[in-house]
Amino acid sequence: MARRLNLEEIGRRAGVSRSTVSRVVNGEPHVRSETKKRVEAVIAETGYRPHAAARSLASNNTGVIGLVIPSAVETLFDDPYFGRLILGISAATNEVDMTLALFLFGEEPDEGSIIYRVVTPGLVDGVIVTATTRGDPLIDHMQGADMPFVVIGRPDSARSTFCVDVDNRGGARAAALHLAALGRRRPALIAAPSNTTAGVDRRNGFLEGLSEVGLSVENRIREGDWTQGSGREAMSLLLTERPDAVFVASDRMAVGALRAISEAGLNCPGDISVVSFDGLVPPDLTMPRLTSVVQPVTEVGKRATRLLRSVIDGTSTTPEHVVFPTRLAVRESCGSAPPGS
Amino acid sequence: MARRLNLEEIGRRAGVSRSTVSRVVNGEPHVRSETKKRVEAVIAETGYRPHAAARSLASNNTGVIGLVIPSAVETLFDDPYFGRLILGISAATNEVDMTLALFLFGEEPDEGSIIYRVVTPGLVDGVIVTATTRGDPLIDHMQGADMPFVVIGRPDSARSTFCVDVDNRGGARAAALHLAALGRRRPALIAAPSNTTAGVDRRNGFLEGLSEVGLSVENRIREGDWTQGSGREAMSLLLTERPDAVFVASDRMAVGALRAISEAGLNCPGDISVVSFDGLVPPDLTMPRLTSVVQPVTEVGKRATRLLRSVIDGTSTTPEHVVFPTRLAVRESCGSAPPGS
DNA sequence: TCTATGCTTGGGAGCGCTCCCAGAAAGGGT
DNA sequence: ACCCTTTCTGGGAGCGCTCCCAAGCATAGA
Repeated sequence: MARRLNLEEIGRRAGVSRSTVSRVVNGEPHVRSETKKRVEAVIAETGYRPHAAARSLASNNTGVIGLVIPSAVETLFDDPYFGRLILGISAATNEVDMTLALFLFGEEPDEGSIIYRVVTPGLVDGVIVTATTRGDPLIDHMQGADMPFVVIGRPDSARSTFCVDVDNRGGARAAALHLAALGRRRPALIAAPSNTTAGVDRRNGFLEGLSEVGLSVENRIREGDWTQGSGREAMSLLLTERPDAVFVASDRMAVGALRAISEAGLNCPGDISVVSFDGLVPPDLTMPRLTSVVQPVTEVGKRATRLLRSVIDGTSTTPEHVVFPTRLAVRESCGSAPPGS
Repeated sequence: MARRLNLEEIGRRAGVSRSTVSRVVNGEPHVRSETKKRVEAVIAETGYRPHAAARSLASNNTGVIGLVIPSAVETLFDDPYFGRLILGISAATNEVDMTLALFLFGEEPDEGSIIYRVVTPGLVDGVIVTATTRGDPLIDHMQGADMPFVVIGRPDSARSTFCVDVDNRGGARAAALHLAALGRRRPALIAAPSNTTAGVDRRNGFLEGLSEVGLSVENRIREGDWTQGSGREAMSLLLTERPDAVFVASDRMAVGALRAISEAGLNCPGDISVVSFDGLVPPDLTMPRLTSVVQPVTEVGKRATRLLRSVIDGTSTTPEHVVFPTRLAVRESCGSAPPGS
């Protein structure tokens, strides 16, 4: 009675075979349109849905892609970054009717278990790895496994991977040039952790930009840990050096820096110009609104997904590095906002 | 040569049968410890991992649970809420070695495709639905499908579902009592959308609390749409009514409200006490720091996951409503912060 | 020594699907 | 009428696993 709905059963009810139903379900050709109609009617009426696992087993693909977000998740999720990334990836997977599986590594010391889960055959067709810390063993693990993957960010070691990154260096350089053009002469830097490639790239880009115009941070440099608190602390330490501008390597740290500036009784942008990186914090959240280097996170997610797809189905075979440009969004915190922006 | 690693192959190499290997892999008893060692050695050396799809097909469970976040995602992801929720759910799934699949509904009008994907047999063992809008058809769809599910929030219609919610009403009531205790006599309300049960509950809870102490909002009430911008607009409109306190139904709207207050040249908490709901915005982000009703989002996620597990394996059969208490975190924005908080 | 009991082990069946080949049916030209 | 091509349809085989039953093999008690 309550026999499970399967191809055979649908076929029985429509008076055709398993194979024919399969062809109809998959939109394959070579089915007489009359037959097709009959089968579709039965499917609609029964609410039949093909069994995903059976399909995966037989066809050797799952229609699922994994997103791996390793370590330090607790803190990272306060950042809109991952939300936006997930949004982009999800939009792209929805487009092609795939499903997104999320692998968040907790604090457990043995990343072992979850790493292995990621590369379990028959679970996902491929994974997107967000590995921005340098020397992350995860990348090596993935290289060893027989699982297509794409990295978001720039892995330091592996040149033989597909990856999608943003132009951290170029964006930071643009920030330097902008501050210089505003006439600032004592720039400071609140850098992101130097164990991340993004942190390194932003730092180098900024320093590079400065040196192009004959400026330098001298000892006006501190390293934060992405958090707002670290930005605040770094800024208050830097204030003793009397900088007239600061480039903060992330929005969140910049929010902290603004706070430190205001607590010190100084004015931004009057006394100090602030430029940040990310463009993820809603501008209206801060006062003054932050000038920042905007990175297209959602786009990165979409692109990574499409790239992974092409790796999975063999369209892309030679490692490829996609780099998205960044864009300086000028607002009030740098002191040069055009009236209507 | 490059034959696929499977139970049979591992068995061949270890000199045992498929079944024995299966028992070892699954930690089942009745395997001689010597045999077990030999098999484990082969597994370790080959890096064998069982094929997830095959396993699912044979055992009829997938080890994957789905999280469904419907509609309006674009805006919602600026909110830390979903990040925290995902964190909690992910922590709980990791604990029991399950995988989390994410279903984000985009803006496409035909939610059809993705709704159907969610209930595809053999994809996930069950789903957690975050459906807070009233009359959401998704709940009905789920009821019709043969798929275990748990709702986060309070669905208005369905009484016959498992759900996990927070005490929105009680929290809002506490906010009202607190403001009254501070001597405020002209309270205002910036409510959350009335097409969400959380919005309704918070509104009712606040009004209930006020009436208990003989106060009322009169016409000092506006409805926002969860966004910061809407909070700002609502607040600036309310200011013409000269309220001396306001309860804002979400952190994000409260941030907007603070901005409106400061833009009007008024002082918080001096002129107006502000209490918000959520406790998700890092306190240091705002000035003054927000007093808010804190909801344990991560806990809700964990609990929902565990509840779903018990529904899946049949431990829980009768619909159950779990309600988490909320807690008023007093900071400066209400004007009564204890010195050391 | 023989049988009862329990622990091990092997292999058949089957999960629901896809892939592929072969056979049936339907056309199209001579 | 014929044959040949093309379109359609059915069913075998197999994906890698779990579940279950039966057989092997000890050990122990009679």
